[in-house]
Amino acid sequence: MGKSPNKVELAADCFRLLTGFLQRHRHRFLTVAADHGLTPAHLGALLSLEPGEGQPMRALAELWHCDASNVTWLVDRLEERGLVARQQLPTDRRVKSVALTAKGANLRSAIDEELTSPPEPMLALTLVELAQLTELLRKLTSEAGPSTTGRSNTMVR
Amino acid sequence: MGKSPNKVELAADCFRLLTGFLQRHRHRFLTVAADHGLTPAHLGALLSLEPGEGQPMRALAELWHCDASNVTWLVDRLEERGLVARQQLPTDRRVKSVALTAKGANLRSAIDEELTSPPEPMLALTLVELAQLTELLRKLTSEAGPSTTGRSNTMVR
DNA sequence: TATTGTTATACTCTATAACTATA
DNA sequence: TATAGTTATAGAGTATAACAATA
Repeated sequence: MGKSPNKVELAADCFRLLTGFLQRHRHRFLTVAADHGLTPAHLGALLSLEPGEGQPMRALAELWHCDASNVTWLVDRLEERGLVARQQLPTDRRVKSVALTAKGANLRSAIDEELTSPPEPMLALTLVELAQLTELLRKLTSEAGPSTTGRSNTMVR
Repeated sequence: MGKSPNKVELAADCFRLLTGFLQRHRHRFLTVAADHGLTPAHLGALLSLEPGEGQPMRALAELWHCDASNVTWLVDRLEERGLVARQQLPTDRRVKSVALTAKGANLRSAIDEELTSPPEPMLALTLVELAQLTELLRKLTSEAGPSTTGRSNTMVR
């Protein structure tokens, strides 16, 4: 038991690998955004919207960690392209609810699929290795849920 | 062997976990940058400089994937804070070599440590799990090298 | 009076183009 | 003539502040 690497060191190493991996795959997000004529922020916004649910602008500002005025701009442009729609709330006529249109939902799911298609080296792993890795990552993210449920979106902004 | 999940699905799932995890840790980079009064680009620049080596501005433009005029701005501000220094090359008086100062190298390594200190859930894994995860990620990143060598920096921009 | 969303405006970061000095 | 770096300027994206409508 001379100089076995301590846990913190090992974890740091591991974490470096993890961030390095992301680094190399981050351009996917930017490329895909550009391909669809969206800024990174607009794509992030699109991906963050769950189909079917409307959200007040105010809530979106919080969700997107940006200013309300910026939400106006973001939503404006998505609405121009028919991807989302504003709707005034009957209960409180100040607030506007923003929801995906059918077109928006389609584009969203198409892009999501595009973004989650796993990179080459990942497919080079064996099934057992993949299962192992998945299990470990699940522990890492303390995501208790079952297989395909954890719908953490792919936004990488 | 009824409906065993196919590899692509499993990999997609795994990839989602990966990006999700990193998503959640990306703010570290931004927070740390802000804490030190640096823009993300400035921090990325700082971290990308190896202590001791000077680099021509031109090379930095390529390294940082940005325009030469932007390099001027980036370096200007780092130099104002005494983190890097320009030095004219004797052999070709057009080119200026940019290198970390002692102060810059110190800050760089301090921040690097700050950024690579692994997040809580990672430390919650057992040593065996950590080793497993590291091994799998290494395969994923096809990094053949030994243990602590792969000095892929922590920049997450 | 407080709150939601918008508009007007300014600031930050990046790029393009014109320029200076070396080669 | 070509190249390294800088300066002047414009653009994209974001925020701050003042505003209108509703509560």
